Amino acid sequence: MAKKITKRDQDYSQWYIDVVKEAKLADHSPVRGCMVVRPNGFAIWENMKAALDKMFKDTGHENAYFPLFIPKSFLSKEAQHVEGFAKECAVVTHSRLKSVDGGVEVDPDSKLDEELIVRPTSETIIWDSYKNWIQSYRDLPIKINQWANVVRWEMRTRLFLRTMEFLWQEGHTAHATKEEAVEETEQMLEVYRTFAEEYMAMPVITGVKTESERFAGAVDTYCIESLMQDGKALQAGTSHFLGQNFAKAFDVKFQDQDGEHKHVWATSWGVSTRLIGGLIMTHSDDQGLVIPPKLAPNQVVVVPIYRSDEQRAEVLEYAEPVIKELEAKGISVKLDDRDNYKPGWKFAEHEVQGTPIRLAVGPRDVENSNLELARRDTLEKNIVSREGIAERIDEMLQTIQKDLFNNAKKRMDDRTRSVDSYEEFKKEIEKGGFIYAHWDGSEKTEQQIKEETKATIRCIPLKPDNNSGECMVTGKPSKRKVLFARAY
RNA sequence: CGGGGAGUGGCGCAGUUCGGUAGCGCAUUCGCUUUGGGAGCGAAGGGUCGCAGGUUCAAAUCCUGUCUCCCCGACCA
Repeated sequence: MAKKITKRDQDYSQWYIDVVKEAKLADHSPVRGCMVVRPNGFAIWENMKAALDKMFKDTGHENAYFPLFIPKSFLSKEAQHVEGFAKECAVVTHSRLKSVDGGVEVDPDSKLDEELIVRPTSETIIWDSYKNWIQSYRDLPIKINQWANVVRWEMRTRLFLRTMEFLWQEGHTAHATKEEAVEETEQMLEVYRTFAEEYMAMPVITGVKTESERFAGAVDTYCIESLMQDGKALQAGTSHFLGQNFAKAFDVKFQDQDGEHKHVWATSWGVSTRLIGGLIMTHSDDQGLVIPPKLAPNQVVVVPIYRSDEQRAEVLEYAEPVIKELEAKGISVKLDDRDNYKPGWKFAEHEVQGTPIRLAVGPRDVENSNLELARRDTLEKNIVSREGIAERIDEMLQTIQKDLFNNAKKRMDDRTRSVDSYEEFKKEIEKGGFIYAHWDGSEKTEQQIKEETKATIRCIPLKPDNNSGECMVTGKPSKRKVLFARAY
């Protein structure tokens, strides 16, 4: 059973790679730092997309699409923004190849007048359009989202968690007032929190980033932070209040009701295929992938068991109305009637791929009006009655979804502590998990803590857990405790 | 980008020390028997050994360069 997967307590990194490989989520590509997302992985992404897209539409957003290439000059318009991304941009310099004895090489005559940057994010190209779309307060707000790929030239990559090219969505909004933009930023953070908790069954802490962790060009970066099984934190989504930085850089003004010309207020927010990495590291076990029912490509798999052709026909005939009943309840079911694999082999495969529920149907079940029902998350297996099977499974899917969240929540809570001294902090951070501690608010102290303990401030929580005190390092006054962890 | 490890049929590996013309397991194809936790037997197909140079009568093996992947570090979603 799942013998190819490294145990988590042996080597967590290797376990993660093994799960991605064995569950057929993604492959390494021949291109450094890039991945091939396989159908099993992409199906999860499609389910994530569908749920998020609906939440975006329900909050008044529209989808659009902007170019992959950004003129180099655009990127230099917002100083902080450039600085943040300059070191990780792919640059297109030429427009064609020419054949050279059997191979090809870059045609030096095709050098571009202005180089193009492969988007690391789209603020600049989008704001260039917004400039043309906005004249009056009546044109606001603009609330657009795009589903796209972006490229960031990373030194070190890991499947899903950090790849050079990744898929994401990026929302970009423009507003007449600061209040409205802040409200939008907070609303989208709340959308992300809801999605993480209700669909991914992944509990998160919401908060605001410190200056050093903030998005380049933002006034405030809000985030959702989650805790993986190995005690490391993962930033799972960000929502930025951009103030008037981009409006000023691109000179985007509108005439307000009072006749005045004013710069517009902006937000941007995004989540990426990194969420799949978070999903894996939140729920999966030594047997392989565990997927919460709401995101599972197939919620139920039906494995028929038989010896002869007659038995096969009999078993499939018995299974068919069961599948119909499940589908009628909106449950996604896959019938695994492949004849070239034995049931045991199929059990193992669906287990490693994380299908939430397995139904096995054999001659004994047909005879007794039963089914064998197995839960992926707990690995429990029971013989249950054919009667009321759809209701039972519907309930079980909801139970699994809830249990996965509760277990993850309990794990996070158990590994979240609060400390008062730096000595205690240094000791506790070694054990992993989230740690609340007082911090004086200075970048210097933050940097010192990072150098000495490898821990970073994940966020200043929106819900502080206690009152003012003294910075654990400098003893200077601190208004509230902030959240530390070692992070991915 | 620094340190360590690895690239050999689709996958996992042996062979490299000491050069001699490539092998094992799984998978695949065909046949028969099987099917309630990764089936058995028999037969068959499949590799210019990451890539490019070099040394040699002869290179998976030695030398040089280069690309990619994994782990650890610095940087980042």
